[in-house]
Amino acid sequence: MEATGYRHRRLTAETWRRIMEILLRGRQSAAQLQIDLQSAASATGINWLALADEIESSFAEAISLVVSSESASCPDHSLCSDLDSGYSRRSPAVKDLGRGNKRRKLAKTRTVTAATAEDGRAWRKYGQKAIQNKTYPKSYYRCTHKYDQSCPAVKHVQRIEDNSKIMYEITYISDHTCAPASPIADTSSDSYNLICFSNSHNGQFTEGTDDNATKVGETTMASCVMNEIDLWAEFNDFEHQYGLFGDNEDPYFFVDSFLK
DNA sequence: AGTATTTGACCAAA
DNA sequence: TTTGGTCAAATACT
Repeated sequence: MEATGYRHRRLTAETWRRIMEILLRGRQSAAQLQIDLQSAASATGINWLALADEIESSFAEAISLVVSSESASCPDHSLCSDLDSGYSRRSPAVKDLGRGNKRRKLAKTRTVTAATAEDGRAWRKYGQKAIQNKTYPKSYYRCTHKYDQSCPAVKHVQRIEDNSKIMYEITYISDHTCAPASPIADTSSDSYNLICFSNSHNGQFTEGTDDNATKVGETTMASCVMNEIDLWAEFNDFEHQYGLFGDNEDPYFFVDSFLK
C-alpha cells in the first residue's frame, strides 16, 4: 500500500450527518423496494429483485467508501460489533473456551460477519487450519505490530457461505494497543469496505422512536468498522446525538433520526 | 535482502 | 485421542 495524494480531512459532524442521511435514505428505499417487489417479481420477466439488490449493494459500498476515506484503523471494534447482529454487548465475551489457547479466556473477544475480512488494520497471517464441518479453512492473523509495539490484537477469519455470497466470520481477540496506521498511508484505493451490510441475520431495519419503532422489513444491519480515533469519537458523538442503537435490544439504526 | 505467506509440527484442553 | 490454535522453517514475493 503506497501513499497517495490524499490529505486527511476531518468531516464536520454536519457534513457527516448529511452524507449518511443521503446514503441511508437511498439504501432504505432500495430495501423497501426489495420487499415490495418480492411478491411481484415472479409475475414479470424482469429480475426486479436483482436490480433492487444491486441498488442496495451500491449504497452499502458507497457508505463503506465514505467511511474508509475518513478512517484507517479501528482502536476498538465495540461499536462496529454492536451494529452487527452477530454480536452484542450482552453476549458472553468468550463463547467457546474449549480447546485451544488458555489466554483466550482472559482476552476480549467479539465476532462479526462481514463481506470482507479487510478492516484497515495491518495483520500478519500466522496460520491456517481446516476446521471440522467447515467448507473453508480458518485463517489466523496477529497484529503486524505484535513485536515492535507489543500489540496483542489477533483475529481469526472463517469464510462462510451466505446465500451463495462470500462472507467472513471474523473473531477479534484483544484490542489493538498499537498506534493506528496513518490516514495517508491507509486510505489508498485498496483500503475499502470498512462498513458492510448483511441481510443474512436477525437484524431488522426499523424506523420510529425507541418505543414505537415500526418494522420496515427483514433487511439489513450495518456492520461498521470505524477506525481512526478522531472519527471514532465523532461517530460516538453522533451516536449519542442521533441514537444509533438501543441499549437493551439488538442494535439497530433509528433511520428517521438521520432523516429529520 | 527484507518481508509476508504457507504449511506441517507441536501444544493444550476436552 | 481429537481438535483448534500457535509456532517456526521453508518458500514466495517485492
